[in-house]
Amino acid sequence: MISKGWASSYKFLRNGSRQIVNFHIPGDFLGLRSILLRIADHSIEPVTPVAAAEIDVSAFRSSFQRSHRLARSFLWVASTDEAMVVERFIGVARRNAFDRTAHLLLELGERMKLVGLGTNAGYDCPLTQYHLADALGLTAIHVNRVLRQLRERGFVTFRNGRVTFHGFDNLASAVDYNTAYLDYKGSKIN
Amino acid sequence: MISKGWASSYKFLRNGSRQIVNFHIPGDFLGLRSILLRIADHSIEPVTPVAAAEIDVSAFRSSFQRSHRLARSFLWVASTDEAMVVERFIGVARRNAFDRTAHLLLELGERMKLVGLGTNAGYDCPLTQYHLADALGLTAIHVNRVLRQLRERGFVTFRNGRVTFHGFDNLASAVDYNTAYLDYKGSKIN
DNA sequence: CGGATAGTTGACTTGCGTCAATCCGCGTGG
DNA sequence: CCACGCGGATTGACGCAAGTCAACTATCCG
Repeated sequence: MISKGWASSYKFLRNGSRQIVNFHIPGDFLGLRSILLRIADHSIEPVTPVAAAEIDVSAFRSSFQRSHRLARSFLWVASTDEAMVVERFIGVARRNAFDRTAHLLLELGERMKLVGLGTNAGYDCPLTQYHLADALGLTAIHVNRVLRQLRERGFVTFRNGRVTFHGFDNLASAVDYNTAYLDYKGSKIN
Repeated sequence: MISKGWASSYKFLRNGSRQIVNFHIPGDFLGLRSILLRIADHSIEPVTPVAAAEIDVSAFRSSFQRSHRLARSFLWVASTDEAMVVERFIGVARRNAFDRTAHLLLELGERMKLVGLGTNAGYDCPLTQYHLADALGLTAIHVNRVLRQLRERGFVTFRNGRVTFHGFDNLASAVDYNTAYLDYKGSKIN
């Protein structure tokens, strides 16, 4: 479990390009599924130096047998991971570069808020434009153009490792961003 | 669990377009995750009339507590679902229309083989070009153009509800298709 | 001071979307 | 039995969002 710093999980294609599947911020578990199942279907790379807490796999597994409720909580976390991938998938397939970029910045903001590292005003973000490009299915050059637009249209500024929202809800409604899939309370789990 | 026919799981966007997240063929479980967790994050629609076997949720859940191994098998199935989404995600983000379409046809072929409904020669496929478009993040018109190319270049023919491969491995290597993520034996599960 | 790494900007190209016809097979109803 | 409508497939002309190529700048660091 990450306690400090950011990481990314990604996959390389034969043609040399890579696709970042998700970013991991403090509080996230790394490789939940792969640990449970002993499969590795993508690689992980730090974005910044990362401090992490190690969790003993067998203790982790056996805790599931003891507490059915705990098991479901973790299943829920794993499930959120998938929901984020689906969300990103849909974004890449059906939204233009502008909306897509905004969505990613909003989602990361949301998640940073959840762990107390951000507010509606903004958050510290160590990603480069290349990271964003690899996550969004764009080129770094185009990401740059989009970020400029986001700035000039008065929505977000991303500079010097800091994302600053000029009206979070404003942007959210402009690009039709819906946060439900990250919300534990919103789910019907009990 | 589907015993006959095809279905699709999809999501609508506010702008009216829809994205098909996955297709479900005979042998597939519908809504594994959502049943386990009682959340619904996408809708399901039949492609053809579907015959399905119903599985009692509580019996299903309690069987997990009795058999740890069974639980992991189902986790593996759920995990394969996610792997397919990731694969599709990467395809849309990083591959052109031609490769992407080929990948989908190959993946479906692979899956049909696994349940004994297809061979390397081909399989029956009830999807329309609109279905493909909604799954691939393309327009039906462009799907049509791509299918023509696939035909003219001697790779696959998709006509009258039948996909015919003119050399499965041929196409697979041409578009860099790798089947590992579907392969139970390939995983390190035990 | 040189050499990475990241960001920025402009000119040009291209893959895919959009719009608009046309065609075909099928079912339905007059 | 024919007319019609409809869903799906096909094709062409045209436009645009994003990619590519190519500089140039800024900053940090050894």
